[in-house]
Amino acid sequence: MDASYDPQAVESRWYQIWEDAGVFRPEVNPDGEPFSIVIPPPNVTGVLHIGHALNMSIQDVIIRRKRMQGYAALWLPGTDHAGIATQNVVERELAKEGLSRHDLGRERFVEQVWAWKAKHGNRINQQVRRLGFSTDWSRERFTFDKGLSEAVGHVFVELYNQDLIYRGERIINWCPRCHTALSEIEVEHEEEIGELTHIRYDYTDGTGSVVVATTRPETMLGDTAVAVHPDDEKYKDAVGKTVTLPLIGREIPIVADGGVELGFGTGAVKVTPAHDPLDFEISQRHDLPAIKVIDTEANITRAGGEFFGQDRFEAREAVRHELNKQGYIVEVEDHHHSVGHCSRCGTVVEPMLSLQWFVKVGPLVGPAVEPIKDGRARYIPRRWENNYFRWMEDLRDWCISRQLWWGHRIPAWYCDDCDEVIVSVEEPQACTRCDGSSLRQDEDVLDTWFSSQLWPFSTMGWPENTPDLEKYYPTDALVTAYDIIYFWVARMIMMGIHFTHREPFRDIVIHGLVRAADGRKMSKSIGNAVDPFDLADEYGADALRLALLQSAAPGHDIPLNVEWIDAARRFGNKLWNAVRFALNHVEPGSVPATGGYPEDPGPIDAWILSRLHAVAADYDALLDEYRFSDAVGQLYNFAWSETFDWYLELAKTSVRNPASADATRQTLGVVVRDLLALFHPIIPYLTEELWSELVGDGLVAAAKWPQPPAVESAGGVNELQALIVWVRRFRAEHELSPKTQIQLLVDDPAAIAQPWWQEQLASMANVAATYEGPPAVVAGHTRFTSGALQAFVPLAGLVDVAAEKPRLEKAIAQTEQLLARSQGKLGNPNFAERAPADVVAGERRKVEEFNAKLEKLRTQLAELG
RNA sequence: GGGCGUUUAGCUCAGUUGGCUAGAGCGCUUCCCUUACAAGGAAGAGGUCACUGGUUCGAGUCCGGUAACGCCCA
Repeated sequence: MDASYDPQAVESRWYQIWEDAGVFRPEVNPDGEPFSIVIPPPNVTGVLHIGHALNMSIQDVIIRRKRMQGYAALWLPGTDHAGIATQNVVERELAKEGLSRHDLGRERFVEQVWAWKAKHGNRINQQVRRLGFSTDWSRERFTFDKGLSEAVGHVFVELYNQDLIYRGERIINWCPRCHTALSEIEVEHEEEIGELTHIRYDYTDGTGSVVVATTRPETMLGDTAVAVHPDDEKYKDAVGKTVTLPLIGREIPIVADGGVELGFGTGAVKVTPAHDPLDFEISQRHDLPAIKVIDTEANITRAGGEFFGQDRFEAREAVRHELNKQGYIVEVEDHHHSVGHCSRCGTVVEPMLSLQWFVKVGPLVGPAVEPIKDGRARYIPRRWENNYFRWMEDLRDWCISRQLWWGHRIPAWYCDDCDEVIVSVEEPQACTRCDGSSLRQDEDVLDTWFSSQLWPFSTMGWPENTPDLEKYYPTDALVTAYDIIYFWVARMIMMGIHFTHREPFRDIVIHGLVRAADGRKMSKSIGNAVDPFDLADEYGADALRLALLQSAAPGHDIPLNVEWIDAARRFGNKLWNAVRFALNHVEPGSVPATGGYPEDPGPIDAWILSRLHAVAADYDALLDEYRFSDAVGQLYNFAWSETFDWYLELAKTSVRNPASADATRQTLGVVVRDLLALFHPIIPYLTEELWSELVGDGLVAAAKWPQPPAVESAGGVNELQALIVWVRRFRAEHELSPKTQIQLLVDDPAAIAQPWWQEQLASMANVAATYEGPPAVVAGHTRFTSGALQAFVPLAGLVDVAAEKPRLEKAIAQTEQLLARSQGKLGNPNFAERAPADVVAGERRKVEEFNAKLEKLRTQLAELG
């Protein structure tokens, strides 16, 4: 083995071996209980970003551990066809050649996207492999592959037949750049400073006027009414009158409607039914016409008269200019308002009346809330449940049709002869009503999330009752960032319950977003995005994974610090060298893959084994609770601060002594081996490499999860450690060279100190210890005390006696403070009465301990003279 | 406007049934190239846990309020 660890060399070789061995298939544990996770499918044309790395690292920890625990553990991978995103990517490529999708036509364009997918879709899979994620590639799925598309068709038809999908004219959000309708949650609202323009509309009868205010003056071209609140005294007489719409000259009524916000602005609002959701509702109640004045290109329609053909923003200025010229503008004021943007391309969306397909969500909500309410499924952390409930409560119907070419075509056909709508999985040959044969399929495709929402069961073969569906559905855990709870998680629950009558997963593990080091969101445009593969190349995939998991406190965002990744890499080097050390003392390949704990461990061996047992148990408990950062922290500190810093050092002496060597060698082997196994889900590559060096039997990826036995530690090690630390500190504070041997006279009436300490003290602290009781003359010594145990150091020739004084004074002051605190507690009569007995007893013990210590320290100080 | 989150060492963050002499990584100081590792070891400095009021024998931890920052929804 090399003296240092080279991540690149280690990480290039194992994935293929794992795959060839089939260890990522649940079939490696044919008799195991099933445990399953489906991956949140990344966009097929995308690249993995650091958020994916976190998301998948968490899943890999879960699944690798379950696999090692003997479960038939399935982690199902795949990708999402990502309608708009993918279409945009391919369109951009075409644009480089000066082409638009319309130049190709639908069929050739879709072929082009498939070609793109074939070429680039594999990139994601390579990236998943690069980071070592243990997905079962034999079960890989794509939201647009045959089986999943059939599931989509099936679901659409079922929902349609159940009246849960309908087609209707509603106000939708239109993206003029993507040329498609969007759902509510695909619109991002941003606060912007705009101008609120107050416009005067004169009564047609010339008796006065009403003033309305708008941030979008161009929409006035499509006004078909003015509305006021029915309780608004100011407009009591105005209701029923008409006004003449400026510029257009249309006579439109003033109506009273409860939807108008009382006391906002002037109290009168213009009503543009074709371009505002609230106005549309008002128009429905008053039977008002809807006039479209903005088209799908965001240009003014012919209904806009002289403004026809102008872009909406140009028209905004032009309309205002014209209104001003004609004297209709009363006032223009600055105004903060939120403007919707397309979440895919950032273009300002246009609310627009449009004929689209919708999912009626009302009847689906209740059943989807129940499993969370009654605990059949849970969010981790729990607080996300409230967000989920609140969001579900005021969920509006979901616009699912998209005017794109890349996606599942809506399975609806229109009969040219009789206007019948035929919704069917299979393409109908003739009209079901008039038998006409002139049928046109709906041009639109479905929202990507319509297929994603079926992912937990469609990937397993649903609606067929396949063996996989039978065995692995419902899944056990879903791991995702909080930003797609609404897009994805909520809908999977709705559809899962509706179609399979089961909640699609039990534990919904919500993690945070990875942020840039400055705490801001990572984004390409800000230029602070970090590519996980650059990090993997520089520090290793293992280091990246370890760093992410160390930081992954439940549900919290993670600012990415390169220092952490570097520290994680250094940990890798430390582990590497710990194994090198172990291999100096145990034969390569001689450590069994499981078991092999010593029958008769020595004191240091029993100590580390007892710690290993305790830490492994804690680690397991924390992982069961999905507390990754706590779990990893435990193991990391045990490995470094206890095993490497103490046990390995103590072992150096122990293996030199024939009486203890065998047990220590054996212990060393199994402790390091168990560390490798316990760390394997976190840092799979390095542990596999080291396993091959140390164990040489099979793969750690397929090894048994360690269950170190409970070993009783006879004691003595902690006291020895305290003594060593005390000596080291004494040495450091007096600036004594490590080469200066220190004499130690041990006084041990309770027989705590053991013979083997002598060698350890010599090795760990360059101490020559004798066990012959306290010195005849105590003066001129300083001493260590721990309970009845005392150790004296003669100061003569070592340090100036006076120089030891400040040390003692400092120790006295500290102890006095602690004593005062404990006495304060005990001095409170309520404390003794009300605090639990063990807490009180503990406090009494402390007081005794501090008193004893103080007494000795004071004696010492006096002895120094 | 409503909801949620955050505020702990110089920096970035842990701290889940209230018992803490408050931890980690990085940074800093001193010493050490000791035969696993200088990508290391040893020792150390550094915190009135945002502020405020309360509950409690006891609060970083629970409750109320304030402030700053962030996110989501309208």
